[in-house]
Amino acid sequence: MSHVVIDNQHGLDQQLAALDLNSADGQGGGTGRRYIPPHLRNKDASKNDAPGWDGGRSNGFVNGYHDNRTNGGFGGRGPPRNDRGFGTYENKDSNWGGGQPRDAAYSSFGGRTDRSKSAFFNDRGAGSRGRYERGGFGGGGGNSRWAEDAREDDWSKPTAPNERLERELFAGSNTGINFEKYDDIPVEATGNKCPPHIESFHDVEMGEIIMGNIDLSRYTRPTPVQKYAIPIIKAKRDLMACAQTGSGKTAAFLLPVLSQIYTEGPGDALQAAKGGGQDNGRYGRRKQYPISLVLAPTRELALQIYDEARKFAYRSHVRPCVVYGGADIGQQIRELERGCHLLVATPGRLVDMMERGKIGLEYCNYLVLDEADRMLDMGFEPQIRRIVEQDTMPPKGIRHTMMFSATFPKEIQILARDFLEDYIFLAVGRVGSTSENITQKVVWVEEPDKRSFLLDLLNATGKDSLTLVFVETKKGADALEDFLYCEGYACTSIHGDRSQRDREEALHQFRSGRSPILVATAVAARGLDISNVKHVINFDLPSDIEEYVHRIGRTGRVGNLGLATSFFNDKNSNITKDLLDILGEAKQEVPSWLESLAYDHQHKSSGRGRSKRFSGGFGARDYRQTPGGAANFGGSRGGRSTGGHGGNRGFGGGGFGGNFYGNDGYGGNYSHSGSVDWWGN
DNA sequence: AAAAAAT
Repeated sequence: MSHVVIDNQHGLDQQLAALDLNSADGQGGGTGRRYIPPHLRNKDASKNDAPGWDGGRSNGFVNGYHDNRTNGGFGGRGPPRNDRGFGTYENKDSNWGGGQPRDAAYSSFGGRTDRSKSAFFNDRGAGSRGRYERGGFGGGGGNSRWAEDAREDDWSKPTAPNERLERELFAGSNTGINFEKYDDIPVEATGNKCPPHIESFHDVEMGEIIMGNIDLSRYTRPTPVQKYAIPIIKAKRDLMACAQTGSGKTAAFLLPVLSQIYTEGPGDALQAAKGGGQDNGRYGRRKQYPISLVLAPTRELALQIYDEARKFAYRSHVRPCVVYGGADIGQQIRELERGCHLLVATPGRLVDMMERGKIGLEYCNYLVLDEADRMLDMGFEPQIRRIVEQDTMPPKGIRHTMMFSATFPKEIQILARDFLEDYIFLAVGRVGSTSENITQKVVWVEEPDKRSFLLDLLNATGKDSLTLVFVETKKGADALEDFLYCEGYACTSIHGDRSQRDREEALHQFRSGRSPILVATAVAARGLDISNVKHVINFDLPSDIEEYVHRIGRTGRVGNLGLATSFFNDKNSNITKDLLDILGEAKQEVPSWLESLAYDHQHKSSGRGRSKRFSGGFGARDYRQTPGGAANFGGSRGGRSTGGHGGNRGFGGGGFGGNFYGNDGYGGNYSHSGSVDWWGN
């Protein structure tokens, strides 16, 4: 984090080059900084004149950070990044992902440099069938299928390769997590006749297409959640999995679901889609009948799942689509009309599509609810029930349903009871906090000092590092972005008041390193997989520890080291104890002031935070205090015996013995968060 | 005293 001098030398050239560009577009490379509204920014990505080198801040910030003020420059974030020192990986081939940094870790990954070929595709498709087909792999990764359906009914055979598409799909961000680090994440499976877990992708038959794409994705071995979920889904069992994003759960359901679609073919959905006498919707256009539906809470997450789906649908007959709000619906409809077998959607837009007669769920045999708890938190339950229960979707027991959720509160238990049939329950240990990849720091910073502190942190951060700064409010995000921008940092922001286009652009700018600082609200906390985030800064701490865990989980991914710094002051007393627990679990250094604060907080009679929580039901935080209950399940990993009970396990019909809470390995992670409402709404 | 999501 402090290799500065030489890099800066290099950065300076780029800075100068960037300044030229700057003056060309009239935005001024000098000291005069004109205000440019957020949506017009980062077109040039190079506001690096005198970035915060004022040297005037000396807050005595130590805490393990180097005071590298000379590294103030986020110099030259111009597009072609070839200044990254990423180990053996050299971004020589510009086709490989527009400056997407590759982690050095890749090179240790079996030394596979020829990434564009898969041992699993023998490519006879191209040879024996000729090249007549699928000349135009559409942008959606799909095939122009309609002409070939008649003769192409074997969905288990790979279609012809397409080098350009292959590069596009597999060169970009890496979401594969294949690291031994994750092996000690505990997984517990419960339910009737649970299929045994696998240790390798080869332990279960997923077919040539899937194996080829696993190979192209450079997944070497399954993550813990994949080891368990894949055989369960392959065995056509319904699944309720408590797992955080970052555990590899997207692939955990996409791989087996797609594999089965390839094996079984389109079935009746094909005829329906061709309009075989079916209702074609009130607009008369071709209605689509997806075989699989994935629901996700946020637009960005939906997009991300879609991108994964495109990878695993490569060289198959399956055409993935995505629909979400905030984007042009006409274009989404046109995409749908080109064929849609796997649909990723946010609930509102999907309902809209259904009401327009664009989507029929009659043949939807696979239903996935991702981040189910979050969807309920966001008030999507009516839409979800509308989609699943009040339309044409096959009933439970016929369709195959998988639910994923970070927590397992009562509302989710009820949803599971209503949507799932004889399901397997999977509890996967928390990734973020148990990961010792992430160094967690908590520093006391008074509100007015936060900005200056932030600049110190940014200045101490390597210039190739991506830094994600979380704030609590949308207004706060705008204000902080403006501030950083005026201080000369290349930054952008993402929050719910920005247009969808801007959100996606911001994410892109950040991912690509053009804007190495992203100021974000909770919208970016969960699910987003941005590789190479080196530093997460909680400029404002959240009031909810789950949110904290999600946020810091944005760094330290794919086996990299990450740093999470949180600004703490009086306003954050509500999170004191939980934060302390998390730090303890992850074997992090705990500041003594935090410890004594937690002690004070707990021993204050009728502490207000506590009573509030109790009024909200059993909270995640309360599992140690709540009385009575079922026995713990499994062993306590950390050896700490809490003996607590999270309560609210009363989901009907499940009857799994044991308690998923109050166990160190699961640290109350699955317990009912009680929808504690700090805002009094 | 909040964020997110269909228009």
